[in-house]
Amino acid sequence: MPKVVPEYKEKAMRTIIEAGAYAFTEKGYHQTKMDDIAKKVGVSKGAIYQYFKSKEQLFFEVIEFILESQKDEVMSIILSNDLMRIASAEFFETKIERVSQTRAFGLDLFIEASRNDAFRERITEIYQKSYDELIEHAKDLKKKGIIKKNADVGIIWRGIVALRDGLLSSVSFGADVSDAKKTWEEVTTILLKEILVE
Amino acid sequence: MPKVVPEYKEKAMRTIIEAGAYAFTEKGYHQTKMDDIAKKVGVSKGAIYQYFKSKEQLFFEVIEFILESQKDEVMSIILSNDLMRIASAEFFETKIERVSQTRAFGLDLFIEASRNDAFRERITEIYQKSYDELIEHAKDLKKKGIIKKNADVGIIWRGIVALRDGLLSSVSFGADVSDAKKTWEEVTTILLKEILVE
Amino acid sequence: MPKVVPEYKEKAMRTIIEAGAYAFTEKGYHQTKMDDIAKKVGVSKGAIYQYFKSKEQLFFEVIEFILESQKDEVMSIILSNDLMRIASAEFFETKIERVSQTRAFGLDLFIEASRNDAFRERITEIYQKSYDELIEHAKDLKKKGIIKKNADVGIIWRGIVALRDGLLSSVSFGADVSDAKKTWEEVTTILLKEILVE
Amino acid sequence: MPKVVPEYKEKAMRTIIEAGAYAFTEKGYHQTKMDDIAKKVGVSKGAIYQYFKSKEQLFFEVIEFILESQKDEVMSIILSNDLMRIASAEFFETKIERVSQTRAFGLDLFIEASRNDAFRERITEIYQKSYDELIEHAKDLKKKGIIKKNADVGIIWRGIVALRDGLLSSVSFGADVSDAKKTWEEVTTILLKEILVE
DNA sequence: CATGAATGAGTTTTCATTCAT
DNA sequence: CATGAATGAAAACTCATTCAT
Repeated sequence: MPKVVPEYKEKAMRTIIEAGAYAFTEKGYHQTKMDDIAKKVGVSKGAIYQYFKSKEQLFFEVIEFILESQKDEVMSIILSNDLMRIASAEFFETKIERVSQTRAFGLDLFIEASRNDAFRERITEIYQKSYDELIEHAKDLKKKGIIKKNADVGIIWRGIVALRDGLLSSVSFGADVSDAKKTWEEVTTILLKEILVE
Repeated sequence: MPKVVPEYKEKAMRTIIEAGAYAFTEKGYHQTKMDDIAKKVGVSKGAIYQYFKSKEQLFFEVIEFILESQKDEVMSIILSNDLMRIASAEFFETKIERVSQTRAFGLDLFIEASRNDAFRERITEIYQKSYDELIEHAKDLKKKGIIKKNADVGIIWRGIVALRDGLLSSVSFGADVSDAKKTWEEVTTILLKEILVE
Repeated sequence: MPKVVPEYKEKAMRTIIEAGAYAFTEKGYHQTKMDDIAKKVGVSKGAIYQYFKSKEQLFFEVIEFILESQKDEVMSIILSNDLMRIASAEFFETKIERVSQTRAFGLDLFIEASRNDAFRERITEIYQKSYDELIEHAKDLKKKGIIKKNADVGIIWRGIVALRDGLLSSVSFGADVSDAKKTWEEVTTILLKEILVE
Repeated sequence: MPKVVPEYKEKAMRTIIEAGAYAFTEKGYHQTKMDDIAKKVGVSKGAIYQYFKSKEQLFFEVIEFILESQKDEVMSIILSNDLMRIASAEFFETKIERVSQTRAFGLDLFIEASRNDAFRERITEIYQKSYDELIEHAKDLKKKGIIKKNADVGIIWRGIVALRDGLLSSVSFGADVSDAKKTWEEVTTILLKEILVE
């Protein structure tokens, strides 16, 4: 493809962001050198500066990219009518896998990002949006008789999300994976039973 | 105190470690400059190097210090006979407070540390020890009829710990504190009911 | 030359090593600052680190470079069929010149290097190789009737080398150059007569 | 001994100089830290500054001390009537021993010192004085018929001194000690024969 | 006087960013 | 546009020297 067409630029940015996501996730912001990213993309450092003003800007684009991916994932859980599927080892496994590969599953990226006010807001916003969609969807499930009419779905949802984050972080600190999985299965089962009919 | 007495050295180290704990927790490892710590202690950079060989060594001593503090705290929960007290907003508040002060409650420190094998082991060891003491203590509570005979205390414990970590991290990413507190109260209540008699 | 061609890198390294050789030889390892070398090359400190990992590594490359140069020089003496030429003021002068320029003719560099085991071995190895080639060459000269059949060439060679080093160091400590030259002429003449026929 | 008496001060200085001589000789000027010397003497760093204005001043006093010792040694050789004793392995051995212990037998100290003009002069002066005394003494030996009337004693002397320095430095760079000894024996014998009657 | 904790100037080293080729 | 050599500002670390105790 001729390099001058505008599509090229977008493709190039995407490539760099993905390489950046990988590098940042693996090593954290400060451990990752511009050279690392450049090498991963297969271009020179200078080329990156053609597309991104600075390391920091690239970092924020990477965060945005990761948030965007996670958002979709979170949504798919919410909108699944088979809530109990959440309480399965398989479900947790897809997350665990990422953790095992990346050590810190990007948690430190979020910590890094959380020092930036704009990003705190962005993260909060995404969580809030998920939450709102959940609540909306829950109304439907209540009507359908799947969820108890008086169940506080929001609380349970927050609990499950926190449980996920806590367990994943424990794994990245060296906890036994099968312990984490079992905990996930059991605890989510308890929590979901609390809101599901029957 | 005269500086020549041997106790002085230990006191000085402790002072530096505490200042380091504060600085590292607030800004993370890389953002924290030796000068920051020195200024916080009120000495010159050089003075710190009299007590710690390098920034990294100081960092590890800080981690050790934090782990040690947390260990005691975790134990006090375990050994409390009034388990339901855990499921209180007040209990969670003591943790939250630290989070609000320190932004990321040291989670990123642990991520940093988790890239060091020795530390991963140390963290795992501390968790394991807490876990073992809990199980031991649970036998007692089962005998006394406080906990159900067939309850899987370990799983519930792991769930609560993960919940705590997940909620605290959500707060540090900007989640609403009162939401977190409420989630803590409700979810721990559900989980503890699962194992408590009555 | 365009900087992107691969030869450039090698040329740059060579330039730095030569500047380093000059600076280290003149001032010794510790007195020489990276800035001195950078200034001599006409670049910034940072540039040097693109080619050499550390000051120490550069130092070792410099030593290697000097050893390599000296090796060639030593060989040329050995392989000259006119051994008596060694016993000339002119021959010694070429060495003296270097000394006058460089104060300590790199002797302190070798002392510095001699604290490193790898380098002690390297130096010994080079000397040994020269020695071996000499002995081999001497066999030829004996056959040709230039050197006495029963002469202990090795001893005389070692004596001459030691004399050279001792005289050069005396000059660098302030001894009179013409005294050193005369000593060289007379003493090498005595020693060479010992092994030459006639 | 009460510390206030003036003899104490002198004794203390001497103790420090000797420890300094040992430390400097072993590690060179820059590798030797004031702390090393203080520890060797068994006092605090501060105490050294009571007696010596600076590290550099102490260094120069150490050099002076070493020069003074060597001067005596050199003299004893000159004034010995049995010149052939010089050409013995035993004679060389006393020097070798010091080298083996100290790696660089202070040569680097002299190089360090040689960057200081006052010291260059001091060293030259000591050598000159030895030289003069030798020449004077040689007149006597010529009269006694021990040395050839027309022998250039000065040249031979300079040759022997250079040989000594060169051989010792070769040993400190890793040369075989017995090779050096043999070279010493043979070469000095050749040179002394040149001036001795018979 | 002796001590050794503290100082701070001086060095090495790192790395995001720039810019000549 | 791409390259990667060079920059230079920023940090970590060292150690002779000082000075309060």
